[in-house]
Amino acid sequence: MTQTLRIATWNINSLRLRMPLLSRLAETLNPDVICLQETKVPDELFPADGPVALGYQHAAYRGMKGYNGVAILSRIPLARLDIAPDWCGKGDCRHVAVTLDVPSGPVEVHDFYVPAGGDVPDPVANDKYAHKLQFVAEATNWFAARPALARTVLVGDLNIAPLEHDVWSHKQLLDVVSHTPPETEGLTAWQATRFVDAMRHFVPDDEKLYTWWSYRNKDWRASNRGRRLDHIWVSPDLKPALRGMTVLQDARDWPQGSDHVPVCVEIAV
DNA sequence: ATGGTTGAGCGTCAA
Repeated sequence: MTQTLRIATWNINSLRLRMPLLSRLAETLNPDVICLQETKVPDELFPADGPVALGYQHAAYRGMKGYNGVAILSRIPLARLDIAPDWCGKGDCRHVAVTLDVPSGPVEVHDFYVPAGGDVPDPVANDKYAHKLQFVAEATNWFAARPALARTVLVGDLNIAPLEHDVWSHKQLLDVVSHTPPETEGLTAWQATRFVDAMRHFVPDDEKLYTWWSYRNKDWRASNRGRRLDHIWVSPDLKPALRGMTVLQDARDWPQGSDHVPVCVEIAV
């Protein structure tokens, strides 16, 4: 009695502005669960009707005014899982977790929005970079301290491109926030606590793979200066259950699109 | 070294 569970993740860069694009994502990939980042909407203004009209009757979200914000929209009943700390003590709405009520048994889902980290890759000169490194370190320690995970999926905009071919030029980006050694080593250590990289399960490490292209490129497709900032990780028991993965690159050309594109994984659970 | 674009919301700040 297994089913194919489709879980998508997308930094939507304002949920209220891009509700029509959420509908397009639902039509195109037909995900059972959609994890969003940068919803930029306080909880009391969360536009719940939109997702419900698209068939996502269950939701868990944590938002604030102007910045950040995460949401998990689901066709499958869920229960909110409030076991994580307030990362870095900032109360800034960067993580929400749920347990999905899948018929074969519960599936745990974590949706993260890791701090972008500003421009200067120096934790002394740049508080945002220091916050980013601290956030990753806290998350690493927290997952490492948990018992071994089962049927768990971690997704989100982690704002770090860990591998050489997760960026358009490894050499040119070594000093650019998102690909500096302290970040890539930190993210690798976090992943190694409990997870398998589900995107790289399908695409070899030596092939370019991106999920984000800057708004500042005139022709993103021609220059193709992308980075893989968005990720899907699964607990090792789900690795044999991975059935497919899609990076919806075409979404970068959707009218008034986000600078990130959706990523979706299919898991037989 | 700089600039390039976008969103929130009305100042600029964050990305």
